[in-house]
Amino acid sequence: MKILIIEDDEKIVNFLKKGLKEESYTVDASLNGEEGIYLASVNNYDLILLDIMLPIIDGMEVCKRLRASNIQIPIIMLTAKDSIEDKISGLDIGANDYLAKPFSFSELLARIRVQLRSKDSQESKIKIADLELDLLTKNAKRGDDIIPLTAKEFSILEFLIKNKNAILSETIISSSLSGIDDTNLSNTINVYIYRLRNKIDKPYEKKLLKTIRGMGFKISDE
Amino acid sequence: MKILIIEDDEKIVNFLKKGLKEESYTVDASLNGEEGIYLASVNNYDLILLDIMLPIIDGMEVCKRLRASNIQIPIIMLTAKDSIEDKISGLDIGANDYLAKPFSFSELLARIRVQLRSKDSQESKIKIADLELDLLTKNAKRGDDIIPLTAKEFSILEFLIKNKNAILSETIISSSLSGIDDTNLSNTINVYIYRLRNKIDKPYEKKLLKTIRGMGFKISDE
DNA sequence: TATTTCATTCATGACCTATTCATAATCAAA
DNA sequence: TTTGATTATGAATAGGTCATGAATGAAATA
Repeated sequence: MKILIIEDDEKIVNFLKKGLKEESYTVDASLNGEEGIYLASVNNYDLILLDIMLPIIDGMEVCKRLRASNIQIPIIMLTAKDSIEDKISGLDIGANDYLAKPFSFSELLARIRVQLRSKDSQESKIKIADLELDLLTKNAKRGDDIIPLTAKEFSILEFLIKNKNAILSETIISSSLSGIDDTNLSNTINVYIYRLRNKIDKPYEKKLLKTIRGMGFKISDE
Repeated sequence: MKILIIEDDEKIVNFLKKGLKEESYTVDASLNGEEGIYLASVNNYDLILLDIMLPIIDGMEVCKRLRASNIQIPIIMLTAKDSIEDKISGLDIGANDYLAKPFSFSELLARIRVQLRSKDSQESKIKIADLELDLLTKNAKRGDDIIPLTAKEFSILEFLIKNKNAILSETIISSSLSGIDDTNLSNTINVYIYRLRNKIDKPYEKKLLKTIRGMGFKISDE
């Protein structure tokens, strides 16, 4: 789960970063609204923590602009003032929740979980055709057969299915796993595709995992 | 879309080349600033990825000189340091965006797309008559028939359709796909036109791909 | 008809992906 | 901590598809 913090007070940013990382969230932070909007549109965050008092573009405006550009990520507003008006106008323009400073970290966590819950539970199982992954138990099934996968095999298959029908290059796949640019020039992904095929496609009539020469791989039902 | 990488770390260059090619960008690379400036002024790139830390002439200087010689291609700076000063001075001298290493490949892709948005016909599907290309899934369809195309066939057809009704010479077509202008003396484009015709025109009543003798080819609905 | 330009065919080699394997890293159990 | 088993990784090689350019045939133009 990736969280974006938009907040100009570096102390608070560091505090939040540390705490959230300990809860194993991935955290990015931006010190101003403009960059925040940019990051939010360029990356796929699961939640935004947004301070209302920001220099240049304030939090309300950031929120408005994000919603205007059709970014529907949950937003939790943070503010020094605990005024009803602020709260209402914040929620009016599309924020999902509101938290007045000073707040306890555990309260923030609780609210974050509320916002992420729908997302989490929604996606506990993903499938393509008769191939199903249970993200909680880490089980893979095709039809009635349980298919044992290693952790990495599972991750790659999860990524493929979450992006079904899209062509995913080796580079994209490998950087989706390790995040940061490990300059992967080996054929690791190739090997995994091969192994996955042996497990999820080879014993079955319908092949799901396709190669698109020169571009990458995709999983699809057609 | 043609991208120039100016970066002295060969590992990163190779990583970027591979990843960007998979996304069907055309990629040239230069290991030093001087050559980079030369390539940028001699070829028509759509975007430059520019490392700040370069031997002899550093990235800032490269950027300055390019802007000074009135080259207005979008430039994305890459740097090891994530310092605000670098960022500001980079943007000051005319860079369009800034990315600190290590970065995730998909973030780089997203930023490239932002810079190319105006140029790139944003649309994910392009069409002429009943022939349609889906630029995301890389599928080609005429009417209800799915037409399998190789990567290069697809690129050429994409170029033709994006410039429909325009007469495109072999040289124009071939330099739209290949990087450093290799003066194409062979009849490669001819061969591709022939193959494309077999796939997209031959089985159908209405012919879309026309030859204009002495000038080139065009795709049109008339 | 001669000449130029384009269409078509084809062989070759380059490039990309699949597959196998050996080794390294990681993990679990003793 | 050691041992053994499992998994991850990268190199090597095999196999196949595609890109390329040459050669030839057909059509248009002068």
